[in-house]
Amino acid sequence: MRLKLEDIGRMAGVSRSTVSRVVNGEPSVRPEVRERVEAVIRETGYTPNAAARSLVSNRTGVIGLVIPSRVHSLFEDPYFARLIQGVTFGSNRAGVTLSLFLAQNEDEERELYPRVVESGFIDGVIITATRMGDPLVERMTSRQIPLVMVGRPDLHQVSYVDVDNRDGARQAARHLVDIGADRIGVIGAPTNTTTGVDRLEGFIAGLQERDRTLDPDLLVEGDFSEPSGHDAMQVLLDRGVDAVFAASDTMALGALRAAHEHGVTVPDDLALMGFDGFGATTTSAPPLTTIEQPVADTAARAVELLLSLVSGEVEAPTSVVLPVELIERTSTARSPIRAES
Amino acid sequence: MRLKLEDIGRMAGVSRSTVSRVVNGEPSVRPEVRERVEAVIRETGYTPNAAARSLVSNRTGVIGLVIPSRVHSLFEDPYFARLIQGVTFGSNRAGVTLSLFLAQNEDEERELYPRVVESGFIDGVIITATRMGDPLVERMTSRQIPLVMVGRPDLHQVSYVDVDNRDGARQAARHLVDIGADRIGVIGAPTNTTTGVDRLEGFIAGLQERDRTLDPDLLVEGDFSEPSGHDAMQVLLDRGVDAVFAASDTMALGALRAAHEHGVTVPDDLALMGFDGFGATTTSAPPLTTIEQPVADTAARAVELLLSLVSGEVEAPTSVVLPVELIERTSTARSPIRAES
DNA sequence: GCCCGCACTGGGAGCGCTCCCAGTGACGTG
DNA sequence: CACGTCACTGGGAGCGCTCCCAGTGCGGGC
Repeated sequence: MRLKLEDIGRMAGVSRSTVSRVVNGEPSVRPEVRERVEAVIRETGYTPNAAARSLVSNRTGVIGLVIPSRVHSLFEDPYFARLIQGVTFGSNRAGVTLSLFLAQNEDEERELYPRVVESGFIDGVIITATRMGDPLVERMTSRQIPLVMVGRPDLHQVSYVDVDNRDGARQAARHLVDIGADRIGVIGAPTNTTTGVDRLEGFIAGLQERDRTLDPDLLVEGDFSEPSGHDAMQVLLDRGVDAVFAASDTMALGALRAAHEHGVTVPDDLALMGFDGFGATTTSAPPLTTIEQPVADTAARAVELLLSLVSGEVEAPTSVVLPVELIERTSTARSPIRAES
Repeated sequence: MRLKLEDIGRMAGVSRSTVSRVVNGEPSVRPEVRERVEAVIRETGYTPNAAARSLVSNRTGVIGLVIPSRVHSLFEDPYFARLIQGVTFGSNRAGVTLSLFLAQNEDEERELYPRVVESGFIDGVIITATRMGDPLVERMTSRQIPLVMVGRPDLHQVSYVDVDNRDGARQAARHLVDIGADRIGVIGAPTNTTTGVDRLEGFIAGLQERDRTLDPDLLVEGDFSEPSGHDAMQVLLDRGVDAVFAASDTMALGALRAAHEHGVTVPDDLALMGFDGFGATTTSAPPLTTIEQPVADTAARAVELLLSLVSGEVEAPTSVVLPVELIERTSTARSPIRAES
């Protein structure tokens, strides 16, 4: 049978209330009493009943991570694995439990999330990878539940943690110009995501800083997947490019594969770079230049922010934007133009 | 303010109890009353308080997925992403919530899991990727909580779902012999996992069925990671092989990379195959022959089994073993030996 | 020596639900 | 017509905890 506060109290010769105080670390317990109670707890391996606790405290110590249905085909993108891992570690550090919500389709999404969110099972949610105008965000914000988005929201006044996608893409553009690239192609991320928009706008801004513009014919939109990068690259190779910025590493790897298939050598014939900073870009042939974003840190900050929203320390909306870093590798080591000059 | 049963009852002109019966779908409610109550619930968007419910029912509707600390460096292996996805979908279908437990190290593991498991927050757990003799399994089984392992356990009498690793590796061995391979190398999975043991034993059994044996010099153990496959392949190429079985696709991709670096052409100079059936093996150059395992199905079955353990329909230990399938692709299309003959 | 205040402790109330038992009224049977 | 039966409904009890208020005992100040 499971022990309860009352039992521990009886065994330690104190009352329920005193045991509760010890368990919750309240100071108003005489040291010797505290010690006696703690000894009993240790011996018996007592753990408070979470349901009873949260019934009265209205806190569950559980946070939810919601990833919308459209992402599932993209789940092989290492980004999500890393994000989930980061959120988990952040939760562990804070002593809260993580629940994961993925839906297979819109219907399941519509039914699943509100039910869980309203049942009071969760203290707050982190939402990621929504598309712009996603009704999910609307539904979530209409509840009183604290919420943090990973990635900049488009319309809603919600708290979020994001990386500086604009700045990263700006750096990328300047880098490609600086190594001597002339016809610069872009494999964009979906423009129905703020990430896609920010990376594209940043890239254009970076080109402008070097008095260049983006040729609309050399912009092809991908969907973050490897095959979409591959297909986009085929288009760009047909149109003629000497440098390509892929808005994600996964797409960059697809682009690299297409280049190989076409007998195009990177970086000699073509400079190529990605965005994200995943491990696979270090072992590709050649290793890819990329913009490294701090995924684990992003996740950790999202958890922290959410918990301070839950506890009321911070008011929504609050946002955090983390810096990214250009990592130069072989794939942009020699520019074709510079090689000529 | 959140509504409670009492409020709904008042609004519908019935008692708390009747509303409870409606919510729980009990038959003993007059249809017209039921309808009235359901109408009020729909209008108000009432959802029962999960904490109160589980306080009395001793069920939370939450299951845990535990992945031990040693896996984290391997988290980029698509296997875990797919498993998590599968478990999530299985949970959705069953109407339960999934909580995820990953620890960063042994200490965190020791502290995290028992606390959560004992708090009564969870109806049951799925554990995966334990190593043999893992104390985690011991700790988990010592609790009363229902438990299902993904992957065959080594010592404990616990329920599990696994794929037929032995049979898959047997098929692999026979395939490589049948295409005419002579010096067959193996990049093994860690032999402190039952998966590693089963795939190795199965491979040896397959060779024996073709009157072959495994040359101990041609067996190199990897750790499931891409770099470990790469390094193992370098060793095998030095020792001379004309076919290699890698016990995971990720390692096979690393092996392929090493082959490229050494100017070894697959499949002309060397037949290469993996195990898992991940997407990346279809886009590699060349696409890899592999043993496809049903990860999503494994996960779904694990959830099902766990829930029937929780409800008491099934007694532990119960096990499920799912079949795997050999998928032939270009990487073993022409054997070097057969090409000669 | 008395009283007040302080530090600590105990127990009642109640969180929102489920379970169970005791109604209540309609209907059928002897 | 009395009574038993059945279908349905209402409310008390209690799940294990936290919160709060009312003690209790001790020390210090007057």
